[in-house]
Amino acid sequence: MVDAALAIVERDGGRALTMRGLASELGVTTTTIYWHVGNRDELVIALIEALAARLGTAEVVGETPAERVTDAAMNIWRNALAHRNVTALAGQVGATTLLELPLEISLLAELESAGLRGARARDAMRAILLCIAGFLVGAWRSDETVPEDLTPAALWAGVDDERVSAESLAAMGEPADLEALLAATLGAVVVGLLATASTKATASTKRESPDE
Amino acid sequence: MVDAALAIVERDGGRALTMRGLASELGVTTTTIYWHVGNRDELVIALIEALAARLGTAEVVGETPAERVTDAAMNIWRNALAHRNVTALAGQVGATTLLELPLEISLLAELESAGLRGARARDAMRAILLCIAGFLVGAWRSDETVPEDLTPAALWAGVDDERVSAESLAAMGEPADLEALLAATLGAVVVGLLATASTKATASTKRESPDE
DNA sequence: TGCAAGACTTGAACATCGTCACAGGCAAGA
DNA sequence: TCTTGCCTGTGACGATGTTCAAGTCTTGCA
Repeated sequence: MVDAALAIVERDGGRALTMRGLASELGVTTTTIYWHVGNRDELVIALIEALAARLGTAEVVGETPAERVTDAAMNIWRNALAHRNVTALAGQVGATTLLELPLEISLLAELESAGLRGARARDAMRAILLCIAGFLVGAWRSDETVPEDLTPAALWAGVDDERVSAESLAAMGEPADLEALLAATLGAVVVGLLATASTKATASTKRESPDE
Repeated sequence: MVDAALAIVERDGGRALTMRGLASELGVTTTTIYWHVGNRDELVIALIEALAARLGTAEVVGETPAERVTDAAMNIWRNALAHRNVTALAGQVGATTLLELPLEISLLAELESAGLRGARARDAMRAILLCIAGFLVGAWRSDETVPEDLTPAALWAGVDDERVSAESLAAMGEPADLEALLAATLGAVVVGLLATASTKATASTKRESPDE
């Protein structure tokens, strides 16, 4: 039953997961679903747990610590893209950690290998994960209900501002390769975070208590 | 009428914007709304446009180009936080650019002042905006319907893995200062992007065509 | 002033969604 | 045979977006 729900979500998206639809696909009525798995929210949670259980952790490659951290992060990105519908659904209910906890653990392990620990490792985790979340939003934005003439490309085409060059405005047309852009961005973030670990003096270290 | 809808969204969130609710708040029936502004989607778009129209562009401060770029980016962040409900609603329908186009233009202008132009300025814009989007997701995640024992903190508390230290696991409890973390992250990203502009040899420059 | 055309509003409905109370069926044990 | 526990079906409630046919009101023209 949870498998059927998972199949529906992976095929048609989380919005297509309706109790009546799932029931008719299983040849039963909605009450049966409520008897077995309860709420729709609980069904979604069970569905995410089912996918998480069957998902193995990917191997991290790379030579330098920075490379390995970046690769562990890109594993999360690739996994989210591979199961985009479930990931989007998990994001809507705030259960992304539930879905990709093993991958996040791998990332944390690589961060520790790179020399980050405690609060700094946590901050690095959060920064990397949030960057990935943002790029996922960008990757999914393409199939949203954009009202044709309000798409970013159309808006940028109508801009006439003396502060920006026409060359750059024209470039805002078609989306770039998000995967490569994310890799480059994460590389910069990781370098910055690791530098913070050694120099130990940036804007974000204000929260260090003296007993550390 | 659009103003009333905007007030509802800013007060109670985008999900509270229902046609019947807006109608009863105005003392009319739903059909009247349909006659005036049409669809619910069109109403949302009109609402976003109304807010965008009354929103002025903020001033960018900073001495070095990197500082000014980061500050222009943080302006977008601060604006999104100040109107979180409308921004979240705009994000759901894919109209964030419509809401914050002036601020994005300012960011693009600062990027050009920093030496980026054309496709590279566009990639830098996208990277920065997507990072901000991710941090916004993180900032809004707190008020989602998390099922108590499936919150990230609870999940991390149950992790027992030899690859990570207990110190780091314990640190995954309470969220860090997202504003400071974003500032640090953007700083690293901007440094990386500007370095890309000078050295001109990274992973993301593969897409340069010879006629540029 | 009378009247028609348009602007606006309304009531009632349709379809869909999550959810649940209630009544049935069906097999196993007493 | 009857009771008990598990499972299923019927039908409803309330909420949502949306639309249709009809009503009311204003406005301009003869």
